[in-house]
Amino acid sequence: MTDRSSALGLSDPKRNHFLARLVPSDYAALMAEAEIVSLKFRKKMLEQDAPVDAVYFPLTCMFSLLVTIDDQPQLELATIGKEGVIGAAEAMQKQGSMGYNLIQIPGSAVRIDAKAFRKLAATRPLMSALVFQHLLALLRQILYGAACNRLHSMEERCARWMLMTHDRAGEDTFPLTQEFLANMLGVRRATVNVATGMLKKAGFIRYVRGKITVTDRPGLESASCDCFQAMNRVYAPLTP
Amino acid sequence: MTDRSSALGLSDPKRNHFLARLVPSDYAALMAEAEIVSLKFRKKMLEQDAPVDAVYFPLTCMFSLLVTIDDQPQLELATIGKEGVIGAAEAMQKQGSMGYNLIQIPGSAVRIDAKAFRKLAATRPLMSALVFQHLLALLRQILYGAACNRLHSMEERCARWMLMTHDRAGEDTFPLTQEFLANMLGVRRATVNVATGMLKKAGFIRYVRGKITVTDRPGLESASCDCFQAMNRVYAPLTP
DNA sequence: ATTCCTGTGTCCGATAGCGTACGGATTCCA
DNA sequence: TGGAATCCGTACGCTATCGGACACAGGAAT
Repeated sequence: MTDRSSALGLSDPKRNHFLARLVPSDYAALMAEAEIVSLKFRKKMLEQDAPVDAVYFPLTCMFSLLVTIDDQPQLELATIGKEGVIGAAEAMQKQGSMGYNLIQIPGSAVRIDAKAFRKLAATRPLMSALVFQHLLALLRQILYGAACNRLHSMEERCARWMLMTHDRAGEDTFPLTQEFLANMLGVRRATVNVATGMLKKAGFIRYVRGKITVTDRPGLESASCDCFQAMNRVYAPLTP
Repeated sequence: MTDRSSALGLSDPKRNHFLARLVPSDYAALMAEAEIVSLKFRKKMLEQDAPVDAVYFPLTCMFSLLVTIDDQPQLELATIGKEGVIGAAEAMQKQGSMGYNLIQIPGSAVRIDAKAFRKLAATRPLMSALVFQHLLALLRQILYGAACNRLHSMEERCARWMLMTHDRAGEDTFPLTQEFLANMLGVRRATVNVATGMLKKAGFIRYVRGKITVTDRPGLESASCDCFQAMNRVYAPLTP
């Protein structure tokens, strides 16, 4: 797929839209205390309500934000890739994690200690305003997603999820099992199987043993609901 | 029901938890430009994405935040009463409304012009920090609610909704039709009818023609899922 | 008093998703 | 090279909810 920001090196911090929008002095101050880390597939980054010890700015990886309910993480409510940031709001307020975070697509991210980030943001109004804007965008994304989860069909939601992940993966093939997708969507694997089977039969996707390939992006978009577009639009004003 | 804050007069602005937590100088500055308004039952306050012209701090009324999807407001994702604020985040960022807002329980609120509020908050870090905290609390509330909507039974969700409204209403009887509740929960009226019928038969509630009465609060709590408690806890740190 | 409107109770067939379970295929690893 | 683990396809009966519809009752309006 074409991705304009891939003109930037894969480990250029400015790939991340939050970092790219910082003014030079704030950017320099933040990067002076940050490091680039590599995050492994399905790594649990944070339990729900656990203390947030670091803030992450994804470069090539993607986070999932899940909610733990009835004692297990059962439903994904947002995905965050290079357009966003993880843990910034909680770090600023010294709060526990809003949800259960895990790595959906492995890759790199900029990491900064939560306390260091809090100190930086406290004296830099532009930086804290940006955190605020990202929080608002996340909230909007969650609103749309929640409504979609409640009101749309399994096939539409499967397609939407794959499209969102496709965008963030930057490649047509990425890791995904039915079991996993079922957890994300809050349904059983058998239910996911039916939906993905339809998308496969329609020729929009291929998959074998935990690897899925998007073969017909426009087709997949036609199978998805409008929520996909709506959720993308949320981050448009935050694009550098 | 007992409500400690009813020791305050019904139109005392400090009934609202946001206003109650402002430092005196910020409070005075805000109130100098605000007015107390009375909001009618089921009044549409804002369409989704519409410009936010005012910020409201509920005193005795309750707002519902709905999401408009497939061209009609179909699902409630949060309720906001005297513990919160409506439109503050959007006003600060000059953004459109996150959702469709309507008055679920009629009553009074403090109203301030959005532009005036933005100016105040811009120079008062404690006030803008409070907006930030409330936004985070709202987000947490929405996370739990979204998971509940997806994963729990109709009866549990009905009970949860009634409990939340009961708390904010301050009285055991409040207006509610099945049709309306169905819209809030994103299901058909017939489905709601079954669930409320169970709660009625169990003796937890009574209702006739748009008026519902909670007759056994502990019973209703036992019929609800834990999400009710979880959602309440979110606002605990923001209680004055 | 009659009519109309709104709110409630209910019923039907249809369907999506549940819970569970089993078998087959591929990959990993000892 | 053989076993274990993982992943996918599918099948069964079951339940919740859908979509649509109709009847009835209380209140309001005329």
